[in-house]
Amino acid sequence: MDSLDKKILSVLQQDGQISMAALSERIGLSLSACHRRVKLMEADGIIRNYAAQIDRQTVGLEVQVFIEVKLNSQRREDLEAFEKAILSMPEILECHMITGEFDFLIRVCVHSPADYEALYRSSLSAIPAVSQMKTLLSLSTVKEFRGYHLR
Amino acid sequence: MDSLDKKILSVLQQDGQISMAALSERIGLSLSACHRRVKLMEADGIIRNYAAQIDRQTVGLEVQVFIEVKLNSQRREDLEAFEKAILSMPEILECHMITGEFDFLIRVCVHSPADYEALYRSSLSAIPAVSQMKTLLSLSTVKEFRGYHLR
DNA sequence: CTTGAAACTCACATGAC
DNA sequence: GTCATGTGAGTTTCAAG
Repeated sequence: MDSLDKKILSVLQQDGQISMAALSERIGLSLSACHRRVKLMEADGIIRNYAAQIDRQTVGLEVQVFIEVKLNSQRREDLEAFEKAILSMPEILECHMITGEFDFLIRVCVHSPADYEALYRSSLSAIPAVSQMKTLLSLSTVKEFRGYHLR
Repeated sequence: MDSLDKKILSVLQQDGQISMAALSERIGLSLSACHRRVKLMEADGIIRNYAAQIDRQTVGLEVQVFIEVKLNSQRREDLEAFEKAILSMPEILECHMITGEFDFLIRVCVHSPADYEALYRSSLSAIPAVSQMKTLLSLSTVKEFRGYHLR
């Protein structure tokens, strides 16, 4: 992982469909050297995959919510039951175990407030391991994720 | 946006480099029809862009933190000063305005705890508009974002 | 690291149904 | 919406410097 690799990753995070020829030119490397580096980073798992990024609003996912969750206990069975439930809910886009007052932070996208209520009441609150939740409704996005900053 | 478009988007969110031929086969559509739909969704901004997704840990970004931020006021100059500062910090990957006790939720990735302390003390605390912050250190990721669920 | 070449696949545009 | 087709472009690998 030298500075050329980081340059490559920066470009690929912005444009995952750039041709090798164009990429090598932007990096200032020959086509074959550039190709070798990209394939190596793919094989090493540095580049996980390539993905289309879609516009949340245009597909109707108007409501984005962050939820802080506290469990009844840190006992293994509560943790496992919670994580299993989380993994089974497709509206839950991500979930992190965190320090602080709450145990988990999750991100959710749904079509409408009614959908959120349904998820909150029927799915999340129904998990026995959950003792408390706090809803942080996203009002607007100041900064969107556009790839990691590599220095 | 019919169910075929959603199928296409689901596949492209998983594999942004799949060939049109392979995509059309997975969707059950002819190559030209599939190609037409993809190009249309790109033009319409439904597909924003394509991006390589890189592994945070392997590039050394070991520390991921969520930060809740409260401002001194909701006055326009405080909001604008804060948002401008946020946009100028590359370690801040995303920032959402939220409801609740705090005003913003931001996500940060850095190499080390020391880097986080520097960001927290020298950059974030230095924004005059900020009155209070709460750090939620991510201990582990239960579920990673792998694209939106389209139904 | 470089250049150059060969073999192959895919994109893309087209015309026809 | 489907199928067929041809050309140009991009990928991938290899050899040699």
